Amino acid sequence: MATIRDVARAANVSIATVSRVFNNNPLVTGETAQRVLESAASLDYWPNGAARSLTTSLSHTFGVLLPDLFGEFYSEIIRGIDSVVHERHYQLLFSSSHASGDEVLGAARAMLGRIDGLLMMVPDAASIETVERIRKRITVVLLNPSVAVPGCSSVSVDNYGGARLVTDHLLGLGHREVAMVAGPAGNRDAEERARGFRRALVDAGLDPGTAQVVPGDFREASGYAAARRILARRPRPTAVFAANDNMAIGLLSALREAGLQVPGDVAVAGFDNQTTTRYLNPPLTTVDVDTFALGREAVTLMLEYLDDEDNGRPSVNRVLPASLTIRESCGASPAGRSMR
Amino acid sequence: MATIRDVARAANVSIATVSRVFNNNPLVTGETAQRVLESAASLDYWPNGAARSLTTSLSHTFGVLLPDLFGEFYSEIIRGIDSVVHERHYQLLFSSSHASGDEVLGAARAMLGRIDGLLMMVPDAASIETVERIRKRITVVLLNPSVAVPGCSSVSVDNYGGARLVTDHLLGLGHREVAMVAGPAGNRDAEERARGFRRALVDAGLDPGTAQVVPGDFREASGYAAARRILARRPRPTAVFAANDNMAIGLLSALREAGLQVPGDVAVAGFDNQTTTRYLNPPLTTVDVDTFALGREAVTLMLEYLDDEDNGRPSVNRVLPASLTIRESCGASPAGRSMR
DNA sequence: GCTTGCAATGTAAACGGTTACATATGGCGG
DNA sequence: CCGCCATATGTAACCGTTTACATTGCAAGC
Repeated sequence: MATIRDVARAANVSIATVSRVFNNNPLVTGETAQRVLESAASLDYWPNGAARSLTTSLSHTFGVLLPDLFGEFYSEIIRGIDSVVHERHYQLLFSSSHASGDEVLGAARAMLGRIDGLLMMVPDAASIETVERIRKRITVVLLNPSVAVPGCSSVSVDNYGGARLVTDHLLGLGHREVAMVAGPAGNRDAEERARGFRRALVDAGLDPGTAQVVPGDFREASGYAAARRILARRPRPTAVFAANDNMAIGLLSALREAGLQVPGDVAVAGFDNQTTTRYLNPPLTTVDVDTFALGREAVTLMLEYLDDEDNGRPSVNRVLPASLTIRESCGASPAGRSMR
Repeated sequence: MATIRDVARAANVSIATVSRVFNNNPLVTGETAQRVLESAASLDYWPNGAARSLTTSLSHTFGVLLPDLFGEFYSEIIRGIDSVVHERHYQLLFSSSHASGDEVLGAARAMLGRIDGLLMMVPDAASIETVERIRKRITVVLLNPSVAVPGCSSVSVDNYGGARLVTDHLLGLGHREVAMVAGPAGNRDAEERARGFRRALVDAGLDPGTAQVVPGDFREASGYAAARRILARRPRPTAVFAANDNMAIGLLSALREAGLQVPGDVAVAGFDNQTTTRYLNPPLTTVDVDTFALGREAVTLMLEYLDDEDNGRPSVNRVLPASLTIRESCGASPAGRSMR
């Protein structure tokens, strides 16, 4: 296929001139540019991206490393990332499902030279030194990091505040026996949500005994399973806060099967505000985390950093507020669509 | 940062030897390889992907061009693509939301030299010559193409067959006044589904008068809006087939607001089997298209093509079967989870 | 002991662009 | 009329790899 040299030959100019035309260098005469463009069009010349990246060390591409590419949550993050990436005419290089630190490192290495920056989410706290190693060679912005990495900008969600919001809501409705289905141990989101839950109870003068928090793993099945333990407890809880919507969904099925009314017998609340939750029966009260903004802000931070050529810019940690979405699963009137 | 030359100098070998070590060339002595690897490790050498791509014209990356990156449908396709891409240690270069043929062309051009093949979905029939132009320079596999492009492999879904399945199901339940909410004009999926619907009616000896098909655009709001026109019809339809689940969801809301029982007064069926549909009230009978397989098969085709070095391989068009998922929205007993 | 051949490594030319620097051309002031 | 400068274009080095081909060293065969 035609290279820049073929175009140069056809237009009777040097390759430098062709390159200038394609990079909108104002030096070239209109007439010459015209001739070059015609030759390029007739040869159907497409510049080679790898060659461009090699010389400029620019790729107009951001790498994205997420535990998964799919599911409502990641999908929304990607949508947020894409919303700004798209208007800036950047592209995205994905590599998914990396369980271990070594896999993350391998994926990042394979991206070297082909991306201008890396947006990544490392779920377990295990691989901080992995992130540090990557950061030395590639500009990194972390999404919802399990722990702060020095010199790394990040965007995260106010899990603690969100959990406080729901719990306060349940307490405000008069519930005194409130249980929680926790997320996986070692997961920072899960831990922060549990912390917010406990803190809200303490502030209300209640005792957050450990038995109030039953284990879960963020999956629907674990919410279903948690119902048994919750219903066995005496006095029986009148409200349950599931650390995410998936588990709330499982919980609702289990409660229905047990013949209990929601919210009549038990109030249920979730976390994440997945679009599905609106259609549940009853519609779920949950915490909205604006996952879209999570992705959007991450790219924005990245672009701000890169635009700042001398890169004297310190790392920034942005925390996104969580808000409460009141529907029917807790018995409150869903008059105010969203609070705080 | 360290390049291959730095490693060569440190290990006291030539750059060719370093390159050989990193490409597992069996010629190098174990001892030499050892020394090279140690130098590389101490310098924290990462090979540059752009440079590699430039010389080898290989990138271990597939480009993906979809109308959107998000939403249940695309999310599942991506999951399917990723399932095989991931195990082969490939990466994915995305560029999303390209409305016009020119935008698609631009995105593909920007990928030249950085991908080994391109998986793309072009929704409107408008840009076949765009695809042809891309195909000349990059190996392309089309997902659910609106029209066959000569020399281009593709994977598509049996929309026609799926629509026949649901329609036959409704007719089999005794319905004689069956309406359909169509998808956007010019969209081949939509047209094939409408064709299947009409054909099923004709085969059952019914007259598929044009008024039986009311317009829609695949979005929830258009399903909601369609309800008005359907309910105005006399005799009032007793069953409605929505060309996708989104519209079926809108339809259900509208029917509920109109005080009608589903399936008691009106049976409703959809198309796509989005995970949401399971949780609707009532759970939706719909056509399952195995979107996951759509993505999976597309990459598989791509890999088969590329593995075949002499590329004497003709283009292949694979059609994925659709199946019926019976739930409660049509009044049939959902005993058999899935038919055909 | 001298060729022959093979195994291990080195040399240097690609790959397809960008860009610093050199060069050619023309216009203008002195 | 000459030199100078600005403008337009060309030349060639470089980006960091891979790889065809050249080179070296050594063991085996005659």
